[in-house]
Amino acid sequence: MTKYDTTCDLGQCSLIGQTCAVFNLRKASRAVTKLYEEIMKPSGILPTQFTLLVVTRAFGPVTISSMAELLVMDRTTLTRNLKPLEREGLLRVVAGKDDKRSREISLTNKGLEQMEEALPLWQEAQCRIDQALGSARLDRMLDDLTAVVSAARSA
Amino acid sequence: MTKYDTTCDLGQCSLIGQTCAVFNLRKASRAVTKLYEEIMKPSGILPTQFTLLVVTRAFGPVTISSMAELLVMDRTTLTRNLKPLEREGLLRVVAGKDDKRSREISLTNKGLEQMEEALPLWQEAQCRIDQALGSARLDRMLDDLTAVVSAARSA
DNA sequence: ATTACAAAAGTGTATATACACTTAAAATAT
DNA sequence: ATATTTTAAGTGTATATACACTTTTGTAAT
Repeated sequence: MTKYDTTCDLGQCSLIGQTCAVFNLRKASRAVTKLYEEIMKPSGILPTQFTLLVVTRAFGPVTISSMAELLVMDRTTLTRNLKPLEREGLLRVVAGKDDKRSREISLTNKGLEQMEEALPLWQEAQCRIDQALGSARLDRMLDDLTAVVSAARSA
Repeated sequence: MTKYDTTCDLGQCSLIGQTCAVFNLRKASRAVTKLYEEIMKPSGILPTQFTLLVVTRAFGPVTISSMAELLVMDRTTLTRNLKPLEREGLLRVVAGKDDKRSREISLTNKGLEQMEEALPLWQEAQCRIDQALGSARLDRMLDDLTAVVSAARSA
């Protein structure tokens, strides 16, 4: 019997919950996203949006395509995810100077303030996971997550 | 300086990409989901949908709420995710006998066939990740993912 | 028995995600 | 210089996700 046997008995089926990489990654994403959303709720932005502000702060001004690559995210997904932040005036997206096809994302003052307001709550969420999981295990998991991204992209 | 310092300088911002649990989990989910979707595409179902078939096979007939709990998923999310599978006739959702409020999910013959068709492709995806990441590291990551779910729910 | 409460599920709305397709602009080939 | 190709981005559509709110039905209190 191979490692992931195609035999379809009940035992095999219930085993998938323990062995399936995509299921377990998505499940963990749901659980952890929920925690971060709860903790960061008072800040008025979602963790996913917070990420976009932080990345823009760190790497901006940056084009949509290059930021999408940075985030390992489909470009069209990023385009859509930018919308609420543009609407709220936290990010600015303007046509590139050199290349008129491209559009450059940059942080507004309001966006910076919003980010600074959310930062301590993000930190609180980080600390809670750190304490509940243990620093060593969290670091190890983050390491493995980075590795699995590379693995999935090269496989 | 505390572990996740609230100081908002550039270094701190770019560090978030390496330390943020929710960002890295979501990023890995995107990358691994993409791989599984590519490999499983010939089967005609998505990995998320495959999961629902497998869980129904293993635990069904089961109510919506209890399956949602099993999957660490919001009940209303599951309700919505069942729709395409019901529409395609892969799952059946009928009112419970005892409790008329509840609705029970069960696999149809077509659903079982669909699952059996997708199973070898799921296996192929598992093997690819297994090989690219290494068995030991994959097992460790799955272990840590289970732990982080508990951590997030108890934190 | 009636009232009050609790539990199961559905709906409205919003964000997150990505593929297929299209449009516009830059780069290259001839 | 024009034609071809490549590249950056947007749109249509579909699934995934979850909160707030509502409806229906079962249970408990009186």
